Amino acid sequence: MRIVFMGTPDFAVPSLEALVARGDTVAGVFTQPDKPKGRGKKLTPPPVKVAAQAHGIPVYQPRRIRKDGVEDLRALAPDLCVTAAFGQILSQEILDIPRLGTINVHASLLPRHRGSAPIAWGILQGDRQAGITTMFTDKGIDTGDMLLSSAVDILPGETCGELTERLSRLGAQVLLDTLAALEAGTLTRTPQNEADMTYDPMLTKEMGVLDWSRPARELVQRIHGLNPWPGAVTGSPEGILKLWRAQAEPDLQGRPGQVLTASPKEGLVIAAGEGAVRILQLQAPGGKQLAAADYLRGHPAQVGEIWPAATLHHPTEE
RNA sequence: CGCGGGGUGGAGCAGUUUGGUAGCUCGUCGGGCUCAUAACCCGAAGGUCGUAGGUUCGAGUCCUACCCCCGCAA
Repeated sequence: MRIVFMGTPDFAVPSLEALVARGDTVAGVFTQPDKPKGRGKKLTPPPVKVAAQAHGIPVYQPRRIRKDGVEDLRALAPDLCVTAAFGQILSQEILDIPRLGTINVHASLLPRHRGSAPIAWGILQGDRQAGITTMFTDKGIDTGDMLLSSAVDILPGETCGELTERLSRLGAQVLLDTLAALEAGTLTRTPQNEADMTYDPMLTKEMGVLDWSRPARELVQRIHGLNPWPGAVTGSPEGILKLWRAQAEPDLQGRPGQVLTASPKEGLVIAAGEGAVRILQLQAPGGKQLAAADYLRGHPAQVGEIWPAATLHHPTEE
């Protein structure tokens, strides 16, 4: 088939690679424009662009595909469009171009977790399972008819980054199955049950500010769900700490935010509203991620002190 | 040239402002105590202080260039 692929982050790369490996003609790849990233504001290409170029596939990076990508897409004359975490909304005009339609690889078990951060939200809400659903894209956001899906258990302590990596590979597999079924004529469309749908907003840094009066379980979900971005933070005598991994201690109790233990041997445990949170991995300002025991060797914390909520800086709006 | 923090024995840090023989909490090794221990006591090993150059009688500390790591920003 003659396919145009649209995707942006690492999650989308295995799906693109799968198309190439399958032998389809990937006529072109649409991805987000290079953006200034990292220190020094270096212009950085999105992962999908790097992968596409490695295969010699023409890359298109319109700021708004709906406005200035239509002609390019039409000229590519695709039989099918495949999208995976593209990051732009497709207009009906765009959707009408490919003869067979547009198939999206979405990282949730639809109709739950529509939106741009389905994996993080699954962890944030304590879901037992995550998964991949392929669907025909329609004009709404993740509202199209479902095709195939595959579920996996969310592992204890698994971070959003780790789960994303697993699901990106699963996504490629489900995509392959979907295309095979499409070609065999055995693909069936299942409308989403609107009563069961959830739409989740984008992640924000504010979501990372831990409120120690919340239950420990919820705080741990937040720490893992927001890892690696935007990260969960707390105040401390040493400044704002990013918490990367933690574990709930249901049997410990104290005043919310209170340091219950703080030694390399006993670990670092902070009391929550319900239970307590054992911090396993964290990051001090300017430092790298450390195991809690390593952190405590150089940054002694006082048992009994109360850690406040972090206060985020608000630099500039754009 | 977007802003800022940092590179010190195996780990995490202090010391840099006011240059003058390298320190803390752990870990490791040896010994001791103990029914026993990740506990406690005694002792020891281990560092070209990111790299190169400069200033100085003397540089972890001052100057210059470079490398690497991290946060903000997305």
